[in-house]
Amino acid sequence: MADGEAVQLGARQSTLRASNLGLVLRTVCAADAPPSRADVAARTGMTRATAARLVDGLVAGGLLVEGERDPLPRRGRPGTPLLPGGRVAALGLQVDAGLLAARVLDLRGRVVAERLVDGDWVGSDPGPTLERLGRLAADVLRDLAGRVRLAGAGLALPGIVDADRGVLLRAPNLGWHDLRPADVLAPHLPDGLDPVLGNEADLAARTVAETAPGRPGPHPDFLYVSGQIGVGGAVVLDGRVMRGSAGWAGEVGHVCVDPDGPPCRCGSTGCLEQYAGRHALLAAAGLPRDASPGQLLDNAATGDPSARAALDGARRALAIALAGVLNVLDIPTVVLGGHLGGLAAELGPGLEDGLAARVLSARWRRPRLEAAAPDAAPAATGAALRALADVLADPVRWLD
Amino acid sequence: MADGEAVQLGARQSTLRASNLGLVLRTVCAADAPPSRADVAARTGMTRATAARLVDGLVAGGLLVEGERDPLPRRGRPGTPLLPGGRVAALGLQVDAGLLAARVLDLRGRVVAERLVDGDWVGSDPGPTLERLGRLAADVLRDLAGRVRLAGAGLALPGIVDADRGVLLRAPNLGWHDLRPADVLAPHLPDGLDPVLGNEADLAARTVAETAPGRPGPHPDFLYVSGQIGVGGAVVLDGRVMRGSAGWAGEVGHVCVDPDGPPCRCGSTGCLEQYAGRHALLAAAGLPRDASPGQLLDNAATGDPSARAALDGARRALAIALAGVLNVLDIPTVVLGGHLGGLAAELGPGLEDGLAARVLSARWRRPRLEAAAPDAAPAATGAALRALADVLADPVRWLD
DNA sequence: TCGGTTTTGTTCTATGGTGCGACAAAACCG
DNA sequence: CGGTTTTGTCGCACCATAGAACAAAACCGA
Repeated sequence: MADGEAVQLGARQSTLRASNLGLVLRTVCAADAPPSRADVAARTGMTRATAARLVDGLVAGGLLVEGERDPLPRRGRPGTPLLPGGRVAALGLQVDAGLLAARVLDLRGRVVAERLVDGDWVGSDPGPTLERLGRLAADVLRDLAGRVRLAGAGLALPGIVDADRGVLLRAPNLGWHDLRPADVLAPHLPDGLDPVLGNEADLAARTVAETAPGRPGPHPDFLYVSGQIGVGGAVVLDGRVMRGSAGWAGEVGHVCVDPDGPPCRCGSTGCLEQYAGRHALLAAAGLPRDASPGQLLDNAATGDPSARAALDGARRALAIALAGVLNVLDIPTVVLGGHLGGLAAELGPGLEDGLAARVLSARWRRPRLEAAAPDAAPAATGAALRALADVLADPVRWLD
Repeated sequence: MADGEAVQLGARQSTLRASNLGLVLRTVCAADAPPSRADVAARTGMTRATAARLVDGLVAGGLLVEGERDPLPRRGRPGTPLLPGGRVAALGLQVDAGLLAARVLDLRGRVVAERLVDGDWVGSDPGPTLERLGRLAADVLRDLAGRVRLAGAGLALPGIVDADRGVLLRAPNLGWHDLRPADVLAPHLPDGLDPVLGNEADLAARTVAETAPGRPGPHPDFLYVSGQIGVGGAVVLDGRVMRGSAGWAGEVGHVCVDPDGPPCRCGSTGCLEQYAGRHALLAAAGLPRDASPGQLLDNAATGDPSARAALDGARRALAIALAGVLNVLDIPTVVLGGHLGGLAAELGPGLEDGLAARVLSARWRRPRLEAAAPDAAPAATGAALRALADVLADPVRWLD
């Protein structure tokens, strides 16, 4: 038996129970309206007896709660509506070039507490910045005064992270590299609450993939493009964010749009980021780098030629780069977030045409473009969603 | 309960058994050397009693067989080596611009019968060609004379297919579109053996992802690039071929390398295919389109400037296009197949450098390039592997 | 040669989770 | 107010795995 070790463990009876508990919990979370025990049984194919027993276990553990009976008259004995437990929640943190955020999300997807701070952390000192974030997190948790059970925490960062080791490898916009945020944050957080690192675009994409924990969003497959100082991205297939073999996926900002284009700080030439990144876009439009996308739109509306040229260039570069990704991955939808979300109405129609011209499968299914819901800190929500996904994946660990 | 229907079925006891049977079967298939019942138990974490009972079931159904005891002396009672059943097999078919293939692969990954026919089917009439393939398949099955139990069949096609409906949507190199190969093939095949359609590159990639049914290949994550008349590709993540939301993924041939480049028949400009496709490459080298990659290499070796320019152009285009994919998906390895496999030794070193310069994560993990094992019809093997994967996924259906 | 050791494979019983059928509960309907 | 309908619960049977003891088949060493 020299070769190989255990690849996967055999399932036992307790595995069965764990699996079904998770299924019941996810079924309740995914439902549009609070289902009864009988609804859960019908949707999972289990008997009412089994579904009820599992539900009872989840209710006892606080992961589900029984709601008030709805008063509208229906035939037969009324069922007890089931909802995800509102006292189970997770902490989502975010550091961005222009924002610090701490947010607590409960199992129903409600923001139960948050604090946001605007500022400029480009080229900042990591230590004090993370200290500030730690205090923000402590404040948020104090606001809640123990009204929730924290199931986990996550930290969104605008860069490449090694989630397993908890190390931020490189965040060019912040000027940070090779550090462990947990070392600074830990004293501010409850014991054992270790924030899992994640990439900003990956986590922001998660808020589009699931509108609440366990509730799938409108698109199962899409490419999320996050306009920040640079351009990040994330690929979502079958509702899951693809993290790549080492968790570094989604660098759509460095797809080559024109090999003869301007040099990029990544070492390559003509990267998408050089046309559609926030700084590049504003510079091309002759605006200062702290201008807003709204100003760019205003200038373009009044006929400013450099603003229009900047938008045209971004539109063309996005069409080329995104079409490549859509061709390789057969994704039907692109969701624009960050500053590109604000420009979606302007870029949209022309960009859709550009994609249709370059995407091979467009004749059967025309690629669609849409804007992400406006939110200053979507990745903070995504970080909390990721932590809550652990609960949904294996509820047994949280039943104690 | 107005909303939604059953998303996933609850697990029951029989599910447990089915899941564990599959695990045992896959464990045996994945092993380097034939394991004993005790080995299986150790690797799966099951008790020897349970592992033995599951193994007995699989042996009774012919999915596993007991081998001869190996004579090398070891302490303790010798175990009975277990092997995948050699009588369970699947049929893999392939239509390519220059090849028809029918191949039967058994559960151990051995080719137990095959017939290949060279020819030129560019712009061919689908009916007669598929008739020919059907006769080829019937011949192969007659060779076997019922010595195997066919578990399924697959058909690899160089184009975009709708596997669910069994329709070939468009195969530009063949000049085929919107047809159902099963209509022509069915009379030549045993009743009920309906070949599942698949894309040539996807299925060829599968042979790299698993060297035999259930046995993972050397790389869990890689990009397969298939050099045909055009350039196809497939993304393999965690050992699984990503088929995209509609099964049309992998069109790396139409990633834009240079927006000002030559027009492509897909409607876009400067596609990779215009630089690294077989026809484009040979044309650039001043060779006739039926020349071989070997001739191209010979010309380049003797210093022919147009041959070298063609190779340089392909190398540069591949670097740009593949780097984009590697950036977005965080894939560490590229496997070159088809005519590009033959050119890998020539393109390799320079191409690896080009990728390293453009891939963002290269500083932590340098992208690697390698050639696929030479095989005239890898996609036929892949089609059979796909069918056999159904057996490994749920062996219960095949035990009866 | 033969008992001790080691590892494999089998047998038996216990545990635990789900399915099934019956029944009680809680509403509406006529 | 009884009939109908749907929900939730209870008790029992079934079945798959765990665990432990036992039988089998080899090697090792005296």
